[in-house]
Amino acid sequence: MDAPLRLYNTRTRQKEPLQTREAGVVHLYVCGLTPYDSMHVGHARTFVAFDVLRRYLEHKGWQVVHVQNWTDIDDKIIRKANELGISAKEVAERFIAEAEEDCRTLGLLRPHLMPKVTEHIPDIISAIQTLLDKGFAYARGGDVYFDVSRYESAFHDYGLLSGQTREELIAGARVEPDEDKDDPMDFALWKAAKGGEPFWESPWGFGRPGWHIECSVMSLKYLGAPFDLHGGANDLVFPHHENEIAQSQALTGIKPIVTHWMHSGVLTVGGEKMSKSLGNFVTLRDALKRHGKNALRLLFLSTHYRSPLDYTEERAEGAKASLNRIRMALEAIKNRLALPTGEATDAAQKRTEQLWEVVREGTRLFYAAMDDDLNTAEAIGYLFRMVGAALVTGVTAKEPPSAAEKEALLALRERLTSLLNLLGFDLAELEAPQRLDDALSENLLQLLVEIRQQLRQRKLFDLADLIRSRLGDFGIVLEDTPQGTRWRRS
RNA sequence: GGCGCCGUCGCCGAGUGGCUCAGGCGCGGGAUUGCAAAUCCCGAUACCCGGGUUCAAUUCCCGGCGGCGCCUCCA
Repeated sequence: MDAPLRLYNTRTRQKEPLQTREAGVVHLYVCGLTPYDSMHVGHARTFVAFDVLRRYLEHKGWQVVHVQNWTDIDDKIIRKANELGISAKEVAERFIAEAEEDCRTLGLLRPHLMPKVTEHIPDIISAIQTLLDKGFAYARGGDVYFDVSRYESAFHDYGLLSGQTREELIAGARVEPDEDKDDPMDFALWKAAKGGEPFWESPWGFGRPGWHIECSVMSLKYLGAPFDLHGGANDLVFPHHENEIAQSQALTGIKPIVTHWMHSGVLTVGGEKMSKSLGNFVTLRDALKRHGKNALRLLFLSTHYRSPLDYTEERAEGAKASLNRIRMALEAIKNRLALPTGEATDAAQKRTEQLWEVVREGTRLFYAAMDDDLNTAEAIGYLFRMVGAALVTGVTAKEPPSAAEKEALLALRERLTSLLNLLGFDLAELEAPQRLDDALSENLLQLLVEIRQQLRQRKLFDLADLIRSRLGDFGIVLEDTPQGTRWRRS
């Protein structure tokens, strides 16, 4: 469909059109979570980026095969299990269930496949065996390590993704004592079980997989080789993705194993990366509760996906206010369409032309921005031009809309909603009438509004204002409009 | 120390070799309102510093300074 999407490729360090193995099909692998704690806003940012990627690809007519793994066995899970006094499996299951729910609430499209490490142990063991057989790995005690220097002499590309040579990486690496590795760059494919850890049987004894091998095994298993697009946040570039490339290429002999690498920028708080270890995280759950899925999405998409994004409550509130503007625009269109059809005056003619112009140009520019490395921030700018146009006509036009203007308004609304939908916004929620928690509350609020209306008619404004101000304390905003009083949550 | 990214209005954030450079939030003035809110109109304020290339640089190049990410588990 029309212009190709150009995406920045970490591997080549430039924007490139997507090249796929199979015409019309994108094989996409995104690194998923290690379920040892609640999802935080930083995770959400990354997954929203890939969610929009997928939506946009599908919109452009691609079929996307989207695989995202669960790293459901890992040091941190084991530590958590010991803390809570339950099994590692229970920890993983608990946080997977929680994350699945959070992702649903956020409005993320579910990946087609979400494979788990613990369900692929035999595949992993056989891959490690292949690496051993090919001489790219060595066993040491009950551990198995990947031999990076051996790999490097065969493939000459270790460090390509992170832009560093093997030597440079070693120079910056911290020394890890008491490890039996031949070389500081080597990494574990299989870890011998220590006391109290979950384990699986293998040719090297009881143990469990290292971190990187799972992604090689599961991506190759479900997507084939080479595959088109691999994503993750950019803090995974080294060592995770670098090692994954080495493993997968050593396994298959295919290079490059992944055509296109896409990395999202990390989320920061007060300029520092949001992470569990720094303790500066906000759980997705809390953020969703406070700001809602649409505001969070708008916040994320207002910054290019590769840039770092600093998360503050103020910005989240700002996003909420912006969202309200969109809501008002849709309402303004609705109200104007509800008016009786007027005559096609010169003014109406002019307004109609302007509306069409905004629809045409806005759409064109929107897609151009999206095609240029998913520039959602710019695209949203054009969206707001349409929003502005809707709000202006809703107010400045003194006369009812002509038939032609109504047609233009319908087109504007259609365009606005379809583009919002394309970016993954939940229009139903955006347009839904606001509700309180229960029917009684709604009835009581309605009663207060009616009483206040009476008070206003009798010019007892101090009492009317008291009601408004007290409701404000509860987070209810009253707005008196020519069509009557309406309320919304603050 | 190495690699990479970045430094644009009060805040956030697109973007461009020359038309004073989107958009959002916030702020000031006005319209509207019983007063507000919402909306509309008007407005102000920016391209880190120093060189260079160029007729012209915020945009390209070099050098500073500052920030962030990665080099260790991390989305």
